[in-house]
Amino acid sequence: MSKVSKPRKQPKSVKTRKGHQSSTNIVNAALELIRERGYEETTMRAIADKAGVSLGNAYHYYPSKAHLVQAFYHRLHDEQVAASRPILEAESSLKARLVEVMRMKIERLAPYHEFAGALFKTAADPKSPLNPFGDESDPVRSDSVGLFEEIVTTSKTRIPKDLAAELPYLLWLYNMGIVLFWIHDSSPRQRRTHRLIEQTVELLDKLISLASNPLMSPVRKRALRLVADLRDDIRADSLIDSAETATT
Amino acid sequence: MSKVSKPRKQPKSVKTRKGHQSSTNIVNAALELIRERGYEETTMRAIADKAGVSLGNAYHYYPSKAHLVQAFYHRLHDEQVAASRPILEAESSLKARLVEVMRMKIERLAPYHEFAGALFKTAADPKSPLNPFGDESDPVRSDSVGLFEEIVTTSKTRIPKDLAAELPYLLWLYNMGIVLFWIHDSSPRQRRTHRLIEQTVELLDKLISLASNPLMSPVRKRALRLVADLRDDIRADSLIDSAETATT
DNA sequence: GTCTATAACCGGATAGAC
DNA sequence: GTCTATCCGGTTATAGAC
Repeated sequence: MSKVSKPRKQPKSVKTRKGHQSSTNIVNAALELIRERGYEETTMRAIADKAGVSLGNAYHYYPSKAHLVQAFYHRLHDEQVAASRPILEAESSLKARLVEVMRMKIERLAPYHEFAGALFKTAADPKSPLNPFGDESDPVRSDSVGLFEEIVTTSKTRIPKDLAAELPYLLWLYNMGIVLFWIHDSSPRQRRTHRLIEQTVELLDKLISLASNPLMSPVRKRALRLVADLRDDIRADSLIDSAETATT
Repeated sequence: MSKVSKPRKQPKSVKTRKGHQSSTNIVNAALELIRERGYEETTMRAIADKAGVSLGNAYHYYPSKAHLVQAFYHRLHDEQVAASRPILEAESSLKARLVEVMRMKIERLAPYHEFAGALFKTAADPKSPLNPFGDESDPVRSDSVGLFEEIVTTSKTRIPKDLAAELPYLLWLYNMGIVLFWIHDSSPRQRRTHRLIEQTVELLDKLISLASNPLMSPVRKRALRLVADLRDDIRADSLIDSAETATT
C-alpha cells in the first residue's frame, strides 16, 4: 500500500520503441498543458501538437481525453501519498494525522481549484475512466484506502477491531466528500473547506470513541455490516449483467 | 412548501405571444425527446426541429442545453413531491415515511437510469444550472427540503427541537447521497439501492433516538452547529468574490 | 426591442489510407 | 503507428424580419 509512482501501464499496447516514445510524449504534453491551462482549455489538438504527433495518433494511444486526465490525476495522487509520509511520522494520534493529511491534500489541490469543477464533471459519469468508484480507478482507490489503513492501524488511538476493519474505506469515502465540498467552495482560500476538515475530524474522533463504547455495539455492528455489504457490492457490479429477467 | 407545479419563470424574457409560444414549444419538445431517448441522444438540433424553430432560436430562449434539462428535472421533481402526498397521509412514523418516500423517488427515477449518469455529469459542474447546490436550483432545493420538513414536523416520532431544525436539510443531503449511489448502481432492478434505503433509514432512525438521549447533547450540539454553518455558507458563496488578496 | 434564421466555429471523436 | 479528412453536436456571430 501507498508505494509511490509505480509504473502505470500504458493504455494501449506499445510494441515498438517509437511507439513508446510517442505514448510518453503525449502524456507529458497533456500533464504539462493541464497544469498550465486547466482541463477545458487543454484541447486534444494542443496536446497532440505539443507532443509532436497528429490528433489521430493521440487517440491511437489514449481512447479519450478523460484517459489522459486520469494520468494527471494519478500523478497528483502519488504526490499526495508521498507527502503524507512525513505526517505519519510526526503525528501518532488518529485525529492529528487525519487533520494534517486532509489539509495537505486540499492544499496540493489548490492550484487546480478553478478548473476542478470541469474535471470533476467528467469524473461524475459512471462510464468515465475517472469515476472514482469504477474499475479503472481501482489502483488509485486501493492505494488511497491503503494510506488510510496505515493511518488507522499505526495510530496510537485505540479502535475496536470490527470498526478498524472498515474505517479505512469509510475514511476514503469521507475524503471524497471533503473533495466534493471543496469543489463547490468558493470562499477565499477555500477557508471553509479547512474549517470543515477541522470540525468534522473533531467530530469523527468523538464518534469513534462513542462507537467504541460496548453499549453501542449493536448499532455499530449493524452499521458496519451495511458498509461491508456496499463495499463488496461495488466490486460485484461489473460481474452482473444477465439474470435481469429472472429476478423480475 | 411542496406546492406542486408552480409556474416556473421563463429563462429569457418573453414579451410577445408568439415568443411565449416558441418558448413553450421548445421545452415541450425537449421534455418529450429526453424522456424518449435520453440526454445525450437528444441533440439541440432535434429539439429545435421538433419545436418547429431554428437552432439559433432555441438558444435565444434557453442559454444552454443544461437549462433545458433543468426543465425536465423540475417536472420530475414536481411529480415526486406530488406522489409523496398520499404517503404522508398513510404513514405517520418518521421511519415508514422516509422508506416509502425514498422508495417512490427512485422508482420514479428508474426509467431514466441508463442515461442518469450522463445527466448527472452535467449537474456535477459547479457552474452548471443543474448543480443541486447552486443558486439556479434554489427553487427545487427549497421545495425538496420543504417536503422533508413536512415529513419531520408532522410525524409522530419525537425529536429534540435543535435536531428537528436541521433534520430536513440533513435528510435532503441524505437523499442526494442515495441518488448518487443509485446512479452507480447497476444491479438488476437497482435492488441494491432499495436495500441501501431500507438499511440506512433503519440506522437513521436508531441514530435519531440515540441522539435524543440527553447524554448525547454535547456531541449533538456540536454536530448541529457544524451543519448550520455549512448550510448558511452555501448561500454566502455567491456573494464573496473580492477580498481575495486582503486575506492572503 | 423582440424574434427568427442561416452560417460558422470549435473541439472531441472516428474512418480509413498509407 | 501515423497521418489527413471528416463527422458530429454544443455553442456563437450576425443579419434580416416583425
